[in-house]
Amino acid sequence: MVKRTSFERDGCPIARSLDAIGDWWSMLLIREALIGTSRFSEFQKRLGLAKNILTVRLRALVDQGILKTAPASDGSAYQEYLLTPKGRGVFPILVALRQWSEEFDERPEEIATILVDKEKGKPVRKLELYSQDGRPLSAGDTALKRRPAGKQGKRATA
Amino acid sequence: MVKRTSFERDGCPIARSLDAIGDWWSMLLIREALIGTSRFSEFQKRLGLAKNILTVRLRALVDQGILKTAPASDGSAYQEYLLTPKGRGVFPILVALRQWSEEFDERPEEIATILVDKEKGKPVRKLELYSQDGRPLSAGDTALKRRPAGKQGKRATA
DNA sequence: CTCTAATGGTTGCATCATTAAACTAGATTG
DNA sequence: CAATCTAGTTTAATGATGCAACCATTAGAG
Repeated sequence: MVKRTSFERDGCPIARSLDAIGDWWSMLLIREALIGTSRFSEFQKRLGLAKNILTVRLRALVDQGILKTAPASDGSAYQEYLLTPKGRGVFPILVALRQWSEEFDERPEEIATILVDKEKGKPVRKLELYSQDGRPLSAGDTALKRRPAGKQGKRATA
Repeated sequence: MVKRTSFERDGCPIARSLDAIGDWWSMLLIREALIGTSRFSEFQKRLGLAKNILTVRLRALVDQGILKTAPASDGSAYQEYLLTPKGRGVFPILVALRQWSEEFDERPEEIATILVDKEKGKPVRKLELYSQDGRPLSAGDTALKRRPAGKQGKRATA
């Protein structure tokens, strides 16, 4: 992570997410993990990143509770990296990234894969945002409200 | 030109999106732009990044068709940075990032803002993924299929 | 018309993250 | 018990990032 400007203490939840998984490799590691990749060498081969970086990233993801290490599973005495619920919770973010690419990429014909639902094998719908009473919302239909101040007196940026 | 390992030529749409907006500042700049920030100095004050970095990021976003510059609008002879449709298309990604933070952050009480729908002022629903016939899908209910080879050519806007 | 402040950048330099590659060391295979 | 696989650590070179200082333009005051 190149930055010294950490957003941990920022009140913006987007910044906080980016602080956790907003670097180039973490998202791809989680993507791989969702596909089923679980071993150090597998991640390294599939993503082609340097091993020292992979070490650091995996450890960071484990520290953050996004991945967990399991002692073994397929016979060998090595360990596996498995997604936690928090890690699986990244799925919608990845879907959103994918769909943005599908919709706006300049060369969509280069996109190699399609996300389908397993049961029917058909492409999934586009993610949509709804109000509590079920109206579809675009960016312009939303606003940011200050969180009702709880007991915390923590600082927060607008 | 953010990194040496570029994913431009990668077939994974997630990698392609990350290649375009996956750096720490771009997402936050788009977030600000969605809120209404449009001036160089405004971005700089609100995000607190160095001006040279801001220059590079804004130019990159303009080059990618995410932002566009407008000559003026509020009297002053300077330019504004406005979102294109491609830029506004990032909204669901930001919502997904926000909601991940809201759901899994270790100190959710530090989150300062809530995304509400303008009309009712109530929090929005969680983004959900649906199959074409309307069933909600989790990560495990989906699979990746190879894109139907070449013949397809370009996909239209739909 | 000059002085000054604000806006919108550009240029240089130091730092730190990233990379590839070499090296370690235990596990597994043969 | 030699070769190879796994999961790292260490190292040096590279270059992207961040900070500060420096230009250029515009606006306002006098």
